[in-house]
Amino acid sequence: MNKQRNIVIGVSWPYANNNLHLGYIASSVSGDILARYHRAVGDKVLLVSGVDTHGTKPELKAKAEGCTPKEIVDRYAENFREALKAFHFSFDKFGITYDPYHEKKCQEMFERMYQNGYIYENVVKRPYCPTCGKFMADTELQFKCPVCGKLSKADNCDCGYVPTEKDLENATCLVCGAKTVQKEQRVLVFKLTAFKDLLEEMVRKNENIWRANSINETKKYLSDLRDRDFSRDLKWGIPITIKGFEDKTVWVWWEALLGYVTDTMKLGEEQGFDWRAFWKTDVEPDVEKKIYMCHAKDNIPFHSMFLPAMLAALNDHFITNNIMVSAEYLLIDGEKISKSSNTPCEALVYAQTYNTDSLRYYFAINGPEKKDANFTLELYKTIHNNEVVNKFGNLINRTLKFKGLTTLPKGKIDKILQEKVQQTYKNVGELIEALEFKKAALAVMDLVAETNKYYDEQQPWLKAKQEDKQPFFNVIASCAYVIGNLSNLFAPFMPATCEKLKTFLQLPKEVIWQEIFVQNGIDVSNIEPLFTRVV
RNA sequence: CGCGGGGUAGAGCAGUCCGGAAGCUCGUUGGGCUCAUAACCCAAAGGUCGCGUGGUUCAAAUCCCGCCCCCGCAACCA
Repeated sequence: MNKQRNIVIGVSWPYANNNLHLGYIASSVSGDILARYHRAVGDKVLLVSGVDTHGTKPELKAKAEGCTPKEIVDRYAENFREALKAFHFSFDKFGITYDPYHEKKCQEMFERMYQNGYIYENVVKRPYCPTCGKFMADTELQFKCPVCGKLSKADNCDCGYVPTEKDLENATCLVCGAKTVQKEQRVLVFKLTAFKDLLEEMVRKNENIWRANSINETKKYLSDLRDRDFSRDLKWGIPITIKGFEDKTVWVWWEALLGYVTDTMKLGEEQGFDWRAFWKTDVEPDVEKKIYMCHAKDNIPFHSMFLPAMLAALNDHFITNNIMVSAEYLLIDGEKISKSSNTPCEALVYAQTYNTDSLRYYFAINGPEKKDANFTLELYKTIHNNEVVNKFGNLINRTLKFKGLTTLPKGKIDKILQEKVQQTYKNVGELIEALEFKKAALAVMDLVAETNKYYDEQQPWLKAKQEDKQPFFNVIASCAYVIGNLSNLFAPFMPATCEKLKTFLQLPKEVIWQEIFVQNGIDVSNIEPLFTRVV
């Protein structure tokens, strides 16, 4: 048995700008799989995330709807919580970045980074709107694209061109329509370049652990590393407490990423443990620690560079080695998920219509693990009906609801099946730790297939008619034994189903990552199908 | 000429690092079985591995070169 490890699993914080979409579930379910697995092997696990609330978008939306940014984000936060609950995410903490606790802890950390010399002052030229009386964000500006000639938003032209500082000289303010002027702006900058060596070392160490996208994307940034702005001239954000910059707020990325840490701090206070044992090398130094970061590909540089650099900038024994679990994108019906399109992609809507456990299984075996993955309702239905219901569900029914069977008989467990079960725990555990969730889920389903095959070969329906019932009992007991173990092995992927299964088999609720046995004599007359077919 | 990920049977994907008889699941077709939600088991058919009919090699899905397409990034969207 392994020694107990301290594990932090950070799932990227969804931005409170829209309802949660299915793509978030697809790229985040890996975090919940990791959490449930690590808890099962006996590690101390903190699965943390929360609502990212600050920044330009909620502020603009609030202005458009005539309400406060907080009202906007609260609406979406509610949607997030509901959807994540429906998909059975087992968060230990799901925070929110406007929480005064998060704000205060972030400010303390930023002051320390400033004192350590990693946040410095700079002067840049930015578009300023004389009418609005403030510096405008790119998304609030319109410019004439020199490539396609169209007027477009400064943060993304349809033709793909990225405007330079020069292109924005004659930008128009989208809020009031006035021409902006270039004006010098005092900003705070985070000295990312100070951590080039540290970050390069981290990438080198993880060459065989991270996926290709995070390795190469990070290398790209490191080859031309630049310091990044720290301050923003926005109201809706965490106020900067550094002297001379009190009128500015922190660019959301810097504070949202620290949410993983502030979640842990708060949880430690609530539950009475030392949060530092999860994030720092000098507390519980002999305990093995892992920090997983689960997110989609657009989040890579922030998790692979910003967060470790900030922690290093605190100069306080922080672990600066994230295990990056970077997913690609989920496409729906071959198209990218777009807020404006008609493609229905809201997570909560799917959760209310379909089985969230089989959706999780779908994402595990067919999700955007190493490349963009396509989601179609037809494919989901096929996987639900033909793999989850027919193979897994049917194995349970044909065993436990065998004609005339009312209690689970005592029988000898088949040696080959038992070895297969033991082997599956080992394989699947290794695959999950290697971040190969697709192979892990398939390996469990393979055990199901193996057991269905065993069942067919044994022909228990013939054995049941013999005078000596023992051979029949042996088959049923062997299959029931596998099913009991499937309630552990499938638990990271289909937690609610496995919980129900444990209830049927009168097993302890706790999922453990080792072979278990089902008590003979238990009543099986009331067992119901775990799944219903989807039409 | 920007950078990264990807393009493999009808569908969804492994395999590519480290070259050595094209694999998996579903679907389709045929057979077996009757315990089970018409579920389960066995077998078969189906692919010139995006393109160049490019280069290297005894041998290329895999290495090299060029091109096309999809997704992401491109530093004030997050």
